[in-house]
Amino acid sequence: MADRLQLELGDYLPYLINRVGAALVDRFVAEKLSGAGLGIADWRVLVVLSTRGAQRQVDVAEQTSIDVSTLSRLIARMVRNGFVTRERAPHNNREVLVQLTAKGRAVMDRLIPHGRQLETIAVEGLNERELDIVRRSLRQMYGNLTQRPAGDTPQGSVSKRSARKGV
Amino acid sequence: MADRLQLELGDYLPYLINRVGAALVDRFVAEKLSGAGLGIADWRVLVVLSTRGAQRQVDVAEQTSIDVSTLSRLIARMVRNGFVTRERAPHNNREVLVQLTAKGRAVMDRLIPHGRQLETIAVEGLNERELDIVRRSLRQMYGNLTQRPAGDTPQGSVSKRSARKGV
DNA sequence: TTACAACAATTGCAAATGCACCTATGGTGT
DNA sequence: ACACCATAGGTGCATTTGCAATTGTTGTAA
Repeated sequence: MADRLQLELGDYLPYLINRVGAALVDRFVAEKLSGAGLGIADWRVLVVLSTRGAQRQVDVAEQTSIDVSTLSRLIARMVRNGFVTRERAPHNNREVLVQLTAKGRAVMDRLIPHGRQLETIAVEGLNERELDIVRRSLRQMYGNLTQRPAGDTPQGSVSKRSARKGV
Repeated sequence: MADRLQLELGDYLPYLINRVGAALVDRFVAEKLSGAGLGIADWRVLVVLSTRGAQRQVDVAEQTSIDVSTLSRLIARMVRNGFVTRERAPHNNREVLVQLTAKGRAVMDRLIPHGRQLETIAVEGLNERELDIVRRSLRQMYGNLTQRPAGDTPQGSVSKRSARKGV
């Protein structure tokens, strides 16, 4: 009888994270991406490519939590729209490397400062020490959550499995 | 020339939040919800109802970041499956009050402890002080992000506009 | 009271999503 | 060399999604 079977939403981290994530997406889509003809998924793909360079689709999928089949079609559209290229990897004929075009790079050069600015708006009122704790805590949480629950894949391979929905 | 036009993903809060959110959803869906025949959206609706009692659909939509039209269909399915009831509000014939059935309550009594446990797993390695800062920071961020950007709706109405995608 | 605006919920419809399956290539062990 | 499994990517198809109406209701101002 100790514990009321409720969740205090204002304290429940999954809820808080979902809300902040949704608010971030809402604002960025409404204020910046729509105008550029992009969706949030496009933005995430472009960020990964612009920050980490050419990638295989499967790796982009892993880093964005977008399903590989969805991503396949998404990249096809982005190729049609001229933001990225998709070409077979040298010396490996089943992999495909996706990378930014000049146009994609240009769009990101314009959008990234806005992305930074959104973060700045979001963290207004927090000091550096708190911000640092938040960042480190989120990284730690991600690690905790992506650890094998018990005896899952006994052998090697650090991660690989992931993404069901886009949260 | 000062700023390289990139985002350090490991430090970029929107990215971190998206990743942690996705990881939380992945695990909870895979480990608990699938088995109960529920999706993440059902869970979010049930949490809101079980924590805050009977609600209008529009308010549930606001609190879950689910679009009202999507929610309308979602609730219809949940009614068919016996988790909630939907009945017109007394003295107001255009509103509908959604609330848990005994079955819905029972499912939540079983799931909520798992929801708590997931949070516990996620925050392993963080101390109370850090946890407190993370919670307060997220609440603050949500507030910062949902403030009117400038001169948006000069008159009344605190919020109302929201949710585009489900993040 | 009679218009008219705001609001809550629903529905039509096209687009997006994700699972299951398929194809093609690469790697491994015998 | 061969069979075999794992991997990367793409497709078919049913379901889900969300925007734009549409319907019905309430509130309010002339």
